[in-house]
Amino acid sequence: MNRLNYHHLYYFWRVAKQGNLTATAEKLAISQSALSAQINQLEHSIGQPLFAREGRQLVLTELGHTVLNYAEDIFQRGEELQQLLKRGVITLPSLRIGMLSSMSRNFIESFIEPLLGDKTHANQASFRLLARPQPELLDLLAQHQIDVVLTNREVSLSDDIAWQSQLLSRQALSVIAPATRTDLPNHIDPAYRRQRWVVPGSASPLRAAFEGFCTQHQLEPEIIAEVDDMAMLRLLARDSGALAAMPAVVVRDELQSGVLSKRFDLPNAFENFYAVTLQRKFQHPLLSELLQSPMIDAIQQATAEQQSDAQ
Amino acid sequence: MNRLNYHHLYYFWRVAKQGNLTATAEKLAISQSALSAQINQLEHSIGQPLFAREGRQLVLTELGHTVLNYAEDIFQRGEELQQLLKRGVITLPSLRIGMLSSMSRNFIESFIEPLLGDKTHANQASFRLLARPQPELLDLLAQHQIDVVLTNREVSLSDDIAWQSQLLSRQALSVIAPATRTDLPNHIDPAYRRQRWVVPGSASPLRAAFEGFCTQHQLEPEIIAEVDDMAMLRLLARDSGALAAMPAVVVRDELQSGVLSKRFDLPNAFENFYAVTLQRKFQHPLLSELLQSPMIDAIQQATAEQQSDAQ
DNA sequence: TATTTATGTTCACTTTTATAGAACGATAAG
DNA sequence: CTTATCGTTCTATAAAAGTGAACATAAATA
Repeated sequence: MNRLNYHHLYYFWRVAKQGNLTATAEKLAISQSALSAQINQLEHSIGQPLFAREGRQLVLTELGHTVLNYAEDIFQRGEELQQLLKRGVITLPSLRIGMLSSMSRNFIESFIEPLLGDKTHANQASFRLLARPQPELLDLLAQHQIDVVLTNREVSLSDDIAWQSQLLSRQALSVIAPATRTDLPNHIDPAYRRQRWVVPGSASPLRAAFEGFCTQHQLEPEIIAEVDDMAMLRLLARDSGALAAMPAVVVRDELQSGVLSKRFDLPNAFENFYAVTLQRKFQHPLLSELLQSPMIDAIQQATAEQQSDAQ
Repeated sequence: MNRLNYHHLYYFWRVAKQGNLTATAEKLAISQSALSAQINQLEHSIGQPLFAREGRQLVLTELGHTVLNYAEDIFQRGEELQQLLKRGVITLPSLRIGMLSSMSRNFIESFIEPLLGDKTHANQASFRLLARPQPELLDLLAQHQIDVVLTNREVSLSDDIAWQSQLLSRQALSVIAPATRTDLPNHIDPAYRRQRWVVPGSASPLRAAFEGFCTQHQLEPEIIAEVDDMAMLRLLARDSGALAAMPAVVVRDELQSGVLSKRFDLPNAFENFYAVTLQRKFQHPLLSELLQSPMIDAIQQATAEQQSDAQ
């Protein structure tokens, strides 16, 4: 390798991001043959393949992933420079947040809260929110299409991608009831024996915790709905008249307004909230801010206390 | 501007760093005419000059400085990538620290202390220390030849370069005497009236503070040496038998070993220590670490207390 | 299974871009 | 006033990037 050819690296960046040569060639307004040749030259000068040719697909090798990470830093900064040269001011690209569709909207809101209030950033940056299933989110993250994934499901360690998973918060699983139900005390009681419930879907660890609780206290719940999506669960808790097992944050507003009330927490049942990012040197500045925000610290501290309380 | 040509930008980077076209052309092993043409193309595509042609000299315009900052981020990261591709591991480039020749070596040492002890970085990065006069240091900084300047002289705000100056510490100006001088008490006293002194050079604000103190208490010091360099001052304080006015940190070791002893601090006389950097988005990771290190926080906290004590 | 479509590679050829070298201009140094 | 230094400009040439058709192969579809 004589010297890194940034022209080639740029093409590699575009292709790796898109994951497809033909479409990238079209975007770049050059022929796919030219693009193919340039990328071959890059690989040749490096001496190792960046893409594995699997069928008619180009998939990044491990080295390819590494190089892509560098290319991201290099050309994102380059794009910033171009913007500056065009417009004369630097405007941050918007922070792209991916969320699991089933997550609590209130939690998301409290996470992005610093972006909402902060007048400093108001006019220079915004954010975009995507709700998707977990595998798709991780794909998007791997392709640098989003900056962070907010999820309540642990990420399984992948073989060739370095995820970075940060625990943001642990929320206790609470028993929520309509405020009108004065027959139900704030602790476990025979009154809970036969009730109608709305509960998280059976895939969720929260559901398992709920079932364990029922067995332990010999409850015979009538499950009228099991729902994956926390926003949906919230609506049902509010409108069905049934009891609900869910993290209290989901129905924060209803608790505050007095429509619903929290009776007690289930012991040793928590929902975890994670922020998953790629291990990168230069994160989006707003993201760094969010992940270090005092709110997060507070949550984590409270979480730590909760944990030690529980022990 | 169609699209930023990274090839051109790379050449610009090299030339801007070197400050000279001919020498850069030689390093790049191309003719100066070619280099000149490429840079002209870059300027043309941007639509504004990056260099002002002053005589036969190329000096960066304000825009040039801005672009250079971006180019630094881009190509430093690129060089890292090249290194990775060559050697298979990432080794951080060494942190380049510039210090004013006249500064206290002990202060410098305590500043870089985290780099010395930390086993985490021990084998992956080192640092380089340069002692130079202030103007040269700032030049080197502007040319990205060093990462940070440690100085006790305030930087005057330049017209076209964005310095970032961080106060690291304020050290009181102390009266230091040989431990053997039992005739001198730990407070201002007629005994100090006629003594032999070694003091900072007349350019220093510390010297002015010392002179003011003498006037105020009607001292008639016999100045046997005035010295700019703190390391030299230390030696004289130790070996001349005279009294010395200097920050205590300069003779930390001698105070500890009991050769010298500190008598009292001069009121409202401080030496300030600054870390001067360029306003850059991506600093050297080790530098960020140093500037945020708990030691610095401690110093600044102590400094704040000192200040409020003094008021 | 045969056929079509989508995708990447290879090759011969053309266009664009980068470079060398000589001539030129301007400026600082002696 | 002369000379050495440094950047610019110009033309010819070399190097590179790009095109388009032919080819290979794997999915998708009939």
